[in-house]
Parts: sequence; C-alpha cells; structure tokens
Amino acid sequence: MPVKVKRKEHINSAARNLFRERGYSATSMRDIASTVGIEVASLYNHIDSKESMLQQICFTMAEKFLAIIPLVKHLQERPEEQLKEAIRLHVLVITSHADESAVFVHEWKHLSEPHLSAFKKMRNNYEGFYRDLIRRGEELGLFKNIHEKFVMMVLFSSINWLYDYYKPNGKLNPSQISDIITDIFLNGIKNN
Amino acid sequence: MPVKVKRKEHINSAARNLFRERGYSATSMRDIASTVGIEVASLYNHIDSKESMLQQICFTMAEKFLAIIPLVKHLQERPEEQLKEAIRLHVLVITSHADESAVFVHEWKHLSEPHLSAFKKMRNNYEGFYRDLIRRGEELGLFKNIHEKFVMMVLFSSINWLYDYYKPNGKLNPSQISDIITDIFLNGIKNN
DNA sequence: CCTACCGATCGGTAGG
DNA sequence: CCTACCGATCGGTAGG
Repeated sequence: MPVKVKRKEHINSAARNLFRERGYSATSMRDIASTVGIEVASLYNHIDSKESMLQQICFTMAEKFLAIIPLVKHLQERPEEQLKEAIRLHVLVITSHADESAVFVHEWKHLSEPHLSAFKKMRNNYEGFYRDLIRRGEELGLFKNIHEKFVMMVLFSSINWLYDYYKPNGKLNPSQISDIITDIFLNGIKNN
Repeated sequence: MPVKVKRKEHINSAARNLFRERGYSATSMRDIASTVGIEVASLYNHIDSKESMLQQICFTMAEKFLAIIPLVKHLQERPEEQLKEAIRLHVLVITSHADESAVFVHEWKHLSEPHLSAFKKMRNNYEGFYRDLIRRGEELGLFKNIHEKFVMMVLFSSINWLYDYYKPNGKLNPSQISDIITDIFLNGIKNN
C-alpha cells in the first residue's frame, strides 16, 4: 500500500476509534493528530474536515447495511427465514466493523444538512425493510400480532449494542451470537 | 414553589433536554442560557458547573434504578416473576423520566473522576442483580442455558431504548410496553 | 509535513 | 441577574 494511502487510513482509523470512545463532539482534531503522531495542520493534507470523516463512516456503514436487503430478498423464503438471514448478515457487519458501528449508531446526529436528512432516509429504508418482514410474518400468522414498529425497535436495540459486547477473541463468535439472538428473538415473537 | 427553586428547575430541565438532544459535549452553557432566557453568567447563581448538572442527572437516575432491587427481592418469588417485576419497574422509571434516561444511558462517559468510577460501580451493581436473576433461572432449569452476561445485555439493550420510543400520548402505555417486552423476552429465553 | 497563526467559541469569574 | 471580561481551546488556513 502506498505510504500516502496508509497514512490516510491511519488517520481515519484513529478518528473512528476516538469518535467511538469519546464521541464526535468531545474529540478534537488535536486528539486525532497526536494519536497519529503528526501536527494538526498536517491532517488536512489527507482529509477535508472533521465532519467529512464522520460522513464517511456513517454513509459507508449505511451502505453496508442496505446491501443486506437485496441479498435477503433474493432468497425468496418465508419471513422467518429471511429475518434469520438478515440478522445473521447484520451481526456480521457489526462484528467486523465495531468502531464504525458504534459511530453509526450514536454519532450520526452530528451530521449537518443535507447529510443529516440523507442519512435518516437511508436508515428509515433499512428499518422499513425489517418492519415489512415482521408485518408479513404477522399476516401469515407466524408471529404474534404486535405493533411492528415496536417489535422492529426491540430487534434493532438488541442487535445494535453488539459492537460493545463482541470481542474478536471472546467467548462467542459472530455466528454463535446471531444464533442466540435469532433464537431468543424469534422464539419471543413466534405465535405459540 | 419559590421563584428561585422554579428557575433552578427550569435550568435543569433545559439542560436535561439539550444533553439528550445534542449530547453533553455539543451543548454549551450559552445554549442552556438562551433556552431559559437569561445570560450565561446568571446560570451560575443557580448551578455550580456544567458537569454538576450531568452528575445530578446520572446519579439521580442510578439511584432510581438501584431502588428497584430491594423492592423485587422483597417479593421472594421465583426468578421469572422477579424478573417480570423488575422489568415493569425499570420501564416505569424510564417512561416517567425519558430525557434523564437518555442522558443516563449515553452521556455518563463524560463524567470526570472520581464520579466516573462511582457511576460505573453503581451500574455494575444494577447489572449484576439482573445477571444473578438470570443465572438462578438457568440453574432452576427455567431458562435456556446461555451465558448470562449475554442475556443480560440483550435485555438491557431492549429496555434502554424505550425512552426513544415512548410517547406519553402514544399507542402503548408503560404497562403495555412492559407486558410486551416481558412477553417477548421471557418467551425468548424460556426453556421450551 | 511543519511553523505560525486566525477568528470563533468554550466554561467560568469579578464585580456590581 | 447583567456587563464585561478571562485564558484555553476549537476547527481550520497560509505559506513554505
């Protein structure tokens, strides 16, 4: 990898990590510079601005999540199996990008317009996909009849904290994690 | 209520709300002052510092949550019923203090020492109570045998986002919310 | 990639 | 409760 690209990646990875640990607002460009080991001014040879780094993280992750939708739809199976597969892929994205996932979940509100609106739109699309799956499961009598938005929220909140739990060398690997989540969640909402 | 107390409460409520909406770091004392309708300097006749307001919120909420433990233990029932009651009370605290709950969940990391350590200790005690309940349920064969820390995390993450969902005039009241959460969660972890 | 520097804003204080 | 102000720090730029 060229030296310049490597340095840029170093800066972005420091930013990701600090944004996650301290939050976007509490992280200064000086923090990032000193983590990387260069002067603040030098950062700007590689990146455009503090917010541009936040944008990159949020939108890259949004795309990774949205890419799950066509993969799952392509399966053409029942809502239960589709949901299972969607959870499996979602967990894979989170566990393989823990820092970025934390920033995606918590720091998007610091985006400025028009990025903020664009981000919310993408997130709504993603959530809508799960709501539809849940609604279809309810209509087919597979799931209990609960307000889909509520069930969707329970699912997402159970899943979106995994970046905090997951450790690459921990007791559970991504596959075991999604199995357990799927087991608890699907048994929880299953009719009978 | 005396005028002075009323003004203080006004300041604290503005702070709670802004800390929740924008985050602690992104909220300035000038934001709080202008929401209340006074000058920044005047804030300091009522409060000690920006962090003192964060401390007040975090520790007041920690105490409200910890107060649930003796109430539940006093019941002397099976883990399943104790867990159900704990969830009911936890949801009540969150739904009746939505702003403070959001701050409690997300902004505690901006506490300085020794408050930060004290806060973490209280939170660990609270989480430990739920882990014990879950472990006892597993030992009695009532719950599936899953790593209790993981189950505890799923439970808390499902519950701690409720401040975002709950609207005082929304479709579900606190009692319905805890019924659904309990239903999904306990069926999810129940043995058969 | 650094030195030197910018205007803006930060939390907070003195003094009345 | 306000006017006036403090030193520190912010994101970012000019110029080499």
